Amino acid sequence: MYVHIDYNSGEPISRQVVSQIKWMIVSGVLGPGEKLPSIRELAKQLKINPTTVTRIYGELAHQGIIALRQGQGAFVSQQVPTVAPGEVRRIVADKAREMLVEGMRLGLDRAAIDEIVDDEFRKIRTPEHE
Amino acid sequence: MYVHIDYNSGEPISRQVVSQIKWMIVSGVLGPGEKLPSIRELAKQLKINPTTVTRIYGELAHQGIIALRQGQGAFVSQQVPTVAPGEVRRIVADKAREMLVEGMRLGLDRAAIDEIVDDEFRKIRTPEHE
DNA sequence: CCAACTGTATGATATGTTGTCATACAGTAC
DNA sequence: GTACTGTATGACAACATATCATACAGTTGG
Repeated sequence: MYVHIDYNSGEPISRQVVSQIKWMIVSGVLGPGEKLPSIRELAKQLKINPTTVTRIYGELAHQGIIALRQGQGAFVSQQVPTVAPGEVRRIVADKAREMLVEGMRLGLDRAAIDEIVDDEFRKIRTPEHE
Repeated sequence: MYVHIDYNSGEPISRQVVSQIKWMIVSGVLGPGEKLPSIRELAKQLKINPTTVTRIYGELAHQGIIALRQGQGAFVSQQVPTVAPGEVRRIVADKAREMLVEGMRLGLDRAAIDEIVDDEFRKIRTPEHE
């Protein structure tokens, strides 16, 4: 499992790692039930503190994305976390609005934005992973 | 100009207000050259501190979205801020990826996500504003 | 001119997030 | 039982967020 940290982006390390692990799961790089690196191992690999990885895994577990088993490790969850449909819509709509507003204020039209969305979708769904 | 603050969302006040003002400009609720409430006035209206509004307006001005004129007030910029095309794409792609990953991990398929994007786009482009 | 509005600047304070560091406890597997 | 797992705690530093008070400086209209 390869995670890249950009120390110049201003985005907190923990958020970057959470995002990338989510991406890897959605895109199939990490399959259901698959074992993640242990907290100490990932910490060593990324050269960050184990406490930080603990918070990262805790956040992912809290969202039902991974399961933590003491003595065994961290594993990708088998099922899609159950969230109320209205809640799902609200969450995604918020992110869609953010994207649209930002794109439009920077001069893009709907077609240009759609094209970017398409590109990103293709990156998720293209199994050039592994 | 109506701005709503949700104190329970966990999102910082300043970010909420920045987002909403950007939305209003993109959707045409606020037109180019239009005057925004003064710092003190908006602070009183939202019941937040003038220093916070100063930071909000400063951020919007920094992004070229509004112009601040001492003694006169804050005004919506006339032109689209100039940002390198590659930069624009990167910014929007990041937000698109965030949205797609979040939607897919919550069980939505591409069509369902597209529909939500469509909805949000319609809300921006429907002039039921004012 | 001057009063009343505008944005600008500074310093103090409080709270929460982010990340590090060290240490200890507890469950699992070979 | 040893070596791996996750869990828990407390201390610490740095930064972001938001408030509060005060003062300075430019613009406008009577």
